[in-house]
Amino acid sequence: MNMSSANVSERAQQPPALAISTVIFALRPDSERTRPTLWLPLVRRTRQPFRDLWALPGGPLSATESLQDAAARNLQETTGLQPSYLEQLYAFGGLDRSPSQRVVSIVYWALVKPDEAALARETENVRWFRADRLDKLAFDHNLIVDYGLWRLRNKVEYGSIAYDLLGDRFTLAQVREVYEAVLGRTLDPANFRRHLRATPDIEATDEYLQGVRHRPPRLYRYTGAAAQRNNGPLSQSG
Amino acid sequence: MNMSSANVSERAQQPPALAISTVIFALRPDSERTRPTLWLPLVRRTRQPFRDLWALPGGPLSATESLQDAAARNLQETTGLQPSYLEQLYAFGGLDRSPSQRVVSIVYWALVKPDEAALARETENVRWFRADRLDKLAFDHNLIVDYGLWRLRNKVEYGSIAYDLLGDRFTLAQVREVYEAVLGRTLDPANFRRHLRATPDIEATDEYLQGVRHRPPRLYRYTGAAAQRNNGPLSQSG
DNA sequence: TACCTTCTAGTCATTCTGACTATAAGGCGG
DNA sequence: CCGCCTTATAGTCAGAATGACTAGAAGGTA
Repeated sequence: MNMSSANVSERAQQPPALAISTVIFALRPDSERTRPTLWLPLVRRTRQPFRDLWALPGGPLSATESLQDAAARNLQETTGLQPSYLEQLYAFGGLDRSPSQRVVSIVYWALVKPDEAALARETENVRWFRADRLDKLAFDHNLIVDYGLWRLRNKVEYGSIAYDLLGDRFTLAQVREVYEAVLGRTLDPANFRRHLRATPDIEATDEYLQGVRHRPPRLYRYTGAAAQRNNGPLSQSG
Repeated sequence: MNMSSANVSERAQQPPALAISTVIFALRPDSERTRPTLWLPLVRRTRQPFRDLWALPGGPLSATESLQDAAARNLQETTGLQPSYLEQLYAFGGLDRSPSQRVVSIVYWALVKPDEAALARETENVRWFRADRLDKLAFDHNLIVDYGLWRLRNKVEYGSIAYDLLGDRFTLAQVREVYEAVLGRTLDPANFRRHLRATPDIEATDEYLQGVRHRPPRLYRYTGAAAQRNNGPLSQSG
């Protein structure tokens, strides 16, 4: 159904369309920098409006899926990713988000671990971008990504969300790199270590990371229950 | 359009309906207690489903309003209230929220000051209830209110939101009562006072509250810019 | 072997926090 | 008017948390 020729009065008659989109963050090595940085996958639009601009993965809400299921499926179909964290971000419903029909987008945000992110398929129309260096995206998607970054920063300061961006064994310096990439500033290694050692759910293993050109760091494991984290009002009605 | 007789297969054909609801919190004196407690207005359903049960104020999304405008208008129409704080809470879109048609509700939450709350019209079908003592509500509205309370607790611990539940002059003890009502526990008066005195944007006036049966407390004023608070991704697309 | 890196433990001063004591300043009952 | 009640308000003190910093450990590399 092509609505792109609807004029203003027709538009006021139509009910708003419902769509689901996702902002997907992953930590990736950056060729320009020695530290990993935050990246997200975008899809190139092949139709008007905003043809050839990059946009968040998304699609319509199918009638038989919950909002979260729709987000997970859509994300899987377009990028092949299975996130370790998925939570509702915000519902965007401004009048002029789309030039043709009015669209209300319920946006989710996801975190994927490095091994998953490495497997993600990249095609002509799906590509990864650095989250802090985006050009003009389709619709209001720049605003949405910025809000996702803000939420990520807020959540990382609190809780255990950093471990959804890491593999199952990691050094304390890698955790610090997650914080530094997300918060955009450096942290004192000694103080950060003291802080992590004081928190529960981070267990030292007896393994060490090999192949580094300095003293090998100990590997740790996150033992907190991922299911117990707050994902909004649970799955009952989300 | 009456969809209540739609069967399962018909239902899968229809696009989900979009609705806007609001959870409205205000501080009210409680006849059973010496301290004020949190209340919210509910409306009685006059139609199926859930006829005669109480529900959050809400309605369909009109085609020419932003989500936030729709929430504000709806809230004004049903309760007569003009909130000092209004923010998106969550989008609820589970499959079985409504027994007839599938409904996706974008829910806002609001805070109103005591003088506003006192003016609110109460009718046969609009009544205030204590937020922590609700019976079974229509749809999944108990879940929504609980999530609203959770968000309120989180926000009050941080920021300046408590002053949206107070008048423009207040004693430090009144601020403490807001925190105690929201958090559900008592706080040490002296320590709480020290904390407030250390925060900016709370200015002592040279007035004192009269007519109390003990030493008259000094009145304070909140000088923080309400507009600068975080209300989600601003008004551009919300 | 000398030197580089990062890892890791620890010190020290400052700030923050919770529990607590004490005085101030009103109203109220006698 | 006086003693007693309540809450307001200031201050103390010990322990926890935080930020800046020092120093040795343990690998690789020239």
